[in-house]
Amino acid sequence: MAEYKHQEVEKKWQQYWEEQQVYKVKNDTSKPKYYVLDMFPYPSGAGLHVGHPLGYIASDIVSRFKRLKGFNVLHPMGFDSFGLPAEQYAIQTGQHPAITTDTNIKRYKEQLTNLGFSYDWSREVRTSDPSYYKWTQWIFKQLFNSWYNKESDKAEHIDTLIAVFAKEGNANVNAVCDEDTPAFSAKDWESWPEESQQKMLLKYRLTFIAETTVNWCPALGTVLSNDEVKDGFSERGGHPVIKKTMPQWSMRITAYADRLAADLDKVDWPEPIKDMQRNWIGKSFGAEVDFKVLSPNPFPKERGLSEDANPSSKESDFIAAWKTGNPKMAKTLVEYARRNRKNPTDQEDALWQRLRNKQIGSKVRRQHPIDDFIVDFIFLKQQLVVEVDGGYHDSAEQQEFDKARMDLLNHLGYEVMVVKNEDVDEHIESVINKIQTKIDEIDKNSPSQQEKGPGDEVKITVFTTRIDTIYGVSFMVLAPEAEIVKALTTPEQKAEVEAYVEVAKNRSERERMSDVKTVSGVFTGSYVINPFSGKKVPVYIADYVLAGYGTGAVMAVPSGDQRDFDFAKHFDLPIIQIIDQQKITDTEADPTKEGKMVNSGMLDGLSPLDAIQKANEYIVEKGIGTPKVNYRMRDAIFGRQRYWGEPIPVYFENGVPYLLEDDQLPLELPEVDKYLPTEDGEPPLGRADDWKTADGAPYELTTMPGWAGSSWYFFRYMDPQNDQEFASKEALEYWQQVDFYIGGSEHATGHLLYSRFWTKFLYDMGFIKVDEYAKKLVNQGMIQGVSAFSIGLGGISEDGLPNLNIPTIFFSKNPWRKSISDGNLNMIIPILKKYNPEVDFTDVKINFTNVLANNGGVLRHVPIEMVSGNDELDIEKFKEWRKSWAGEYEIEFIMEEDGKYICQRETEKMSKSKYNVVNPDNLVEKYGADTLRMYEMFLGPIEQSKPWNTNGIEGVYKFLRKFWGLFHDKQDNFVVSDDPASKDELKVLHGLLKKLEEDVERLSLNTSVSNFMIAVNELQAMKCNKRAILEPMTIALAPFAPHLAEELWHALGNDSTVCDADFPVFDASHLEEDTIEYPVMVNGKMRAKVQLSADLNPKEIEEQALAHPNVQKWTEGKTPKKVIVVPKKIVNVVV
RNA sequence: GCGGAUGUGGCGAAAUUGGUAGACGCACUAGACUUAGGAUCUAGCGCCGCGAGGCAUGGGGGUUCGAGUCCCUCCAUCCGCACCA
Repeated sequence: MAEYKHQEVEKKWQQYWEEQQVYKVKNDTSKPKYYVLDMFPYPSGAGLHVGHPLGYIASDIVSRFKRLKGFNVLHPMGFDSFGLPAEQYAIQTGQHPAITTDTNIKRYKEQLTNLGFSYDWSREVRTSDPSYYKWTQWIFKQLFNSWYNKESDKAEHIDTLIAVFAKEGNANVNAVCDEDTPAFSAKDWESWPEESQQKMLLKYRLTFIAETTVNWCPALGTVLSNDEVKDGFSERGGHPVIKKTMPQWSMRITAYADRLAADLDKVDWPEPIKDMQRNWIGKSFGAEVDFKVLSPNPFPKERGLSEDANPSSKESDFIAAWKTGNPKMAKTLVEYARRNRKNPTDQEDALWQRLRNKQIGSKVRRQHPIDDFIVDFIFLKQQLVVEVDGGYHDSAEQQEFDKARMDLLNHLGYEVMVVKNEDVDEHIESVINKIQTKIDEIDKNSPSQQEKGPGDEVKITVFTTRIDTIYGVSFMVLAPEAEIVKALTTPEQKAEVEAYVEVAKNRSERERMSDVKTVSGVFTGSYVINPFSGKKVPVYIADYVLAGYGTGAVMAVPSGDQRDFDFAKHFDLPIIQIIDQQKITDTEADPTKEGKMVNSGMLDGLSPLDAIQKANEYIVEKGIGTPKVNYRMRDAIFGRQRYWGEPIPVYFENGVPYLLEDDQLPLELPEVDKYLPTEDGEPPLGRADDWKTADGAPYELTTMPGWAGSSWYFFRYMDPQNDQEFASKEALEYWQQVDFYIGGSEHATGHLLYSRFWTKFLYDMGFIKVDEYAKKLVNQGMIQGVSAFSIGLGGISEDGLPNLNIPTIFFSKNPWRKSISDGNLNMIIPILKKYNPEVDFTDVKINFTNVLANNGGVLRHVPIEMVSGNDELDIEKFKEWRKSWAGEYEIEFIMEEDGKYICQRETEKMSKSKYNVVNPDNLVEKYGADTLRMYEMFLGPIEQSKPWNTNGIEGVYKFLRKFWGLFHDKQDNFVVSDDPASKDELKVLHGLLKKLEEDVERLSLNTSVSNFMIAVNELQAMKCNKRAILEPMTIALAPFAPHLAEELWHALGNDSTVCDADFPVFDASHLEEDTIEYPVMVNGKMRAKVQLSADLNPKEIEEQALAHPNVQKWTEGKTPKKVIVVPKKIVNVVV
């Protein structure tokens, strides 16, 4: 057999490709373009394992195939080189992450090159390269400078918003913005100082900084976005994650929720990915409905000042006007208020001067009566009281009085802030700031824009998707975190509620999740009125209601919702059937939408769907609610308290963020002494000296998350060296978007969603022409590792406990099983005796299960390279390894009957620590890159996950050698004939071409490989060595086995690379058959085969088929009831 | 709980629109050539049965002349989301 020397051949052509720059891509407009993209890897220290190239091989085949078909193919590669592992490594070793990253990239490139990929390395991008992240920062700037206009349904420059504000305030602005955005007029806008204006704009910008509840990972010292948290643990590293409120950079991805969901219809992506994204966005249609709060004032009027004997009407009116004071005490209150105003303390006066006239954007009153009291300052709209603590509140009596007063105020719905005199004297700025923050926070949490005093009705708004079931409401549940809870809680319930809220706050995500089954909650003591039925229903708090979804309040309908049902059962609340077809059991609610409404007042008799419509009309008409679309998706947290990421191009002045100018970009990562947080808990960038502008304004300390750089890299490849734009107009115009994208499905709700978001944004702003970046997406499956285990007992003494005087005994698979099942010691006693000749082991019993449990870790991973395909362990290598690794030198084995040691196997993720990583380098060396490429494709459908198994690789290797053999004689001389090809040979070639085109088109690359094998087997049988057949086949094989094809291509006398050949044209005429073999079925079972001429008509086919002896036999001579003839396919005879 | 995917020989898998189930490869068996074989070639290889033949695509049911493929139902495994009102 001819010999194909893959090592020589592959090196030779890899060198040639590099020298000739065969894979360099021009932005050439004469050819049609085709853009093939792999998800770029994070260059980890472990290098590539055989699972990584699966997708790369597939995309390389597609790229090369398209190139042969005459396309100008862009097939780039780069590195997502910012990320946690390099930083963790840096923390441990002090090694700069850039150095680690660089080393790893070198290794990756080498491995990729060895596999013969056709990447244009001149277009390589690295997200951690300043010339790249300059443009990531630039895009950040664009987002900061934009707002989302719901009217035009796209992002617009912030200047257009400022213009509107200056002209007419925000009354007519329909934008995606913070929930707490207050209404203001043009006059307000103009009167505000710069900082206030900037703060207002932050509520609209697409990237913004705001007080947010975040996923905080203490172990990593950073926040994480929702997609980086899995089951309450960080995706990277698996550390616990808790909820925490802190100011954070965020991206307003929710602005695009609707378009991100809708445009999934435009792309050819796997349905599971689309479903995951839809699910993540979580659009639901429903309604918000207001429930009025019924809350009798439970406080007896016995404290504070005494009631007036005779209030004058003037004073009463004055008090009544504010709706806050007790009218019966009008005279006294007014008197006190006046007196206090005339004689303010220095501190009160100082504060008043800073707060009056809406200086902090909200109106304030001083010395204001509330019930029986006078408070120092009050923001009526926010119901925030500010008390200046004068220092005379020290006596026990006074303290009790203060507490009662605080309770009353709280109960009436006021929040009280106490300010110390010293604070006002010493740092009034920070006091003002605190008040401002509080006001902003309250504004955010109460969407209502009207001024409302406690005299106004207090209401709770709920979100529901089943407003039809509103007559079935028997209680209401609030999230424990809801602001209004404090105000609703009656004194009797106060202790219980506070305890519950406290517990809820401190529970980690993980605890909360693992405890889904337990029903818990507390009654607040308050009631609300069902706006439809007028019924009074109790208000509870419970942690099954999430503060972050909808309004954080739920109208509970136990008959239709299982959680409400469980809650009702637990607290013995009524369960009201509201649909006639509802089947409610002792343990289950029925959420059906089938049937007619019952017990539902005005909705009775309607179907639930009609009832929803009618109820929606009703709430709008009555002004008690509005239909509403809700999304599950939240804005994406964008800052990370880490070092190894893109710096955010922002500096601060007076606490307000400002962007750096374009010519200041890139803002490069500073050097730091350590990659840890500072002593005050600030991010690592806080360690950098001079991390501020030339004017001394401090830069932002957090960096961008991993997904920032990967959200737009596919555009950079189009024009990677451009330092004027992220990519030129021409390049963007020519390459448009990715035609074929391949990568893992694990990025479904991360990278794949964020990229779509940024693409849509760049589209809105006119920078690009497409609003989806990848036309077609394919998910390659994961290749798992198959781990091998040895089972060792680490020295067992006579009582079954570990004894270090005795060597570790390793059990082969079957003896171990047997030992466990019968507790049989026979096998180890000889060994034990060998080391302890004086001990008599006859009566010793060992419970193997106990030994396993007590002597944990006896099941040990064995490096898979020491284990053969039939699970047999190489004892010598193993001993050596154990010795170097564990320092053991006494090892005993208990073997199978045939003297072999057989390992246990298990499929797991490939990882270094499991010793199950299969390195492609070894396989490339042994079999060649072409073999590995084709074998990986041959394993099965590309999108399927499967455990790696090297066993079949010989088959593919054999195939390549057979193909080589067609060109060579026994002495390995190149012998190709120029004789014309025979009909049969042409049939083989064109049969292959046809299948190849179909298979590559639908990415069925495993069957492509099969088809090559079939063709080569047939040609070998024909002893075909004709150029007319072999040359086209060489071209067709080039995408799969580029090295071998290149070698043969040149041997055939061609000078240029096979990559520039034309793909052979398929000619159907070679496949036409004169005769067709018809399978003949009798009653659906195959009974005979008939060779028939291809041009017979159905009638003739039927006659011929029936005449066949086997058919005669099976029909037993009866006349067939029916004969089905499918021309060119099959005949079926029914008897 | 919700959503999705998958289930075919000893193993990886084919069967694109309903038309000969198991292509191709691995492993295995026998043989040939060989000093040798972890090279190469030939033949065999779903299960039961000596055979004729029967049974077989997770289980059960249905539609059809004909079902791995379509419909219903149940089971198992994997993935994603998970108190989303």
